[in-house]
Amino acid sequence: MPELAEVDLARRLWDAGLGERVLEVIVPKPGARVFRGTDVEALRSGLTRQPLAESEASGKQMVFRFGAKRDRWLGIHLGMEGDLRVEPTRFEPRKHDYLILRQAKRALVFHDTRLFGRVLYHQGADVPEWWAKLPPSIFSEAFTREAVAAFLARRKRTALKPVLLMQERFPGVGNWMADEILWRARLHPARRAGELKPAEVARFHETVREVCRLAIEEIGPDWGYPDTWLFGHRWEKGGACPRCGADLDRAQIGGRTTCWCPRCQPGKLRVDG
DNA sequence: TCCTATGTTGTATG
DNA sequence: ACATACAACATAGG
Repeated sequence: MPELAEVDLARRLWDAGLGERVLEVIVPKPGARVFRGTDVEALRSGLTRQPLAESEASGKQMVFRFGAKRDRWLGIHLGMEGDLRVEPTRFEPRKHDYLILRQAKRALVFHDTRLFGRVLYHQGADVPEWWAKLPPSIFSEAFTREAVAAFLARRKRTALKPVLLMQERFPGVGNWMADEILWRARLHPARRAGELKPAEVARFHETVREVCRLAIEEIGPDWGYPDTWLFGHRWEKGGACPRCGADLDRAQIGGRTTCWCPRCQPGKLRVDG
């Protein structure tokens, strides 16, 4: 379920364990899909008795560094329905709990029903490749209007919606944030990336940044947002645009359910699905 | 039973 | 090599 803001919220939840040593690493199912490509035995022995030193999130990817030398890197991607939570140090694991870091005062838990998430591990002073080669953040100086314009030009025949889901340029943006961005920028999700006028490109670029910033600022502990956002109306049966009151439209665009306001976001044939 | 779900990746085709 | 489209992954809930 998680996108940029939910990922960072999950990371900060685990920060409750900063400075505390891991007494025990519990992996109920070492062969689970979330560990694909990962040496679970190295993870288990590498984190045991080591303190959690720091954490960081980048887009939808998180890293937790352990040890006095911070040389043990635990990478977590929450996939579609992954979640982090904190439990008492002794607790009964739930069905889809795949990684439990037991500390003296609490347990840090990674849970994932659909197994689309991922757990990575690296030991060494060098930055692991999966963390080093992440794309530049939407908040970084590299995220310029020119860079976005060039990206749109290269993907000129692709609809705006799937373009926004491309993590190499919009890391952290997912299905609901993409819809929120296009709704606020008043751009129809099925429009081709290459057909935007310069003013629209500028608006698109600014809105990506704005929605990412607001998402982090305004997210509640329950992953909720104000009713003035499109967010909560995407999943309603009918649903009305919180800005103009028109009935919202929905269709599969780029293989994902997309929601938009036909009055606020005109300019394209009415797609119906 | 069938459809849906806040994601990524591998594969096929142009 | 690059751009584009889509099935596949796994599970639960309506």
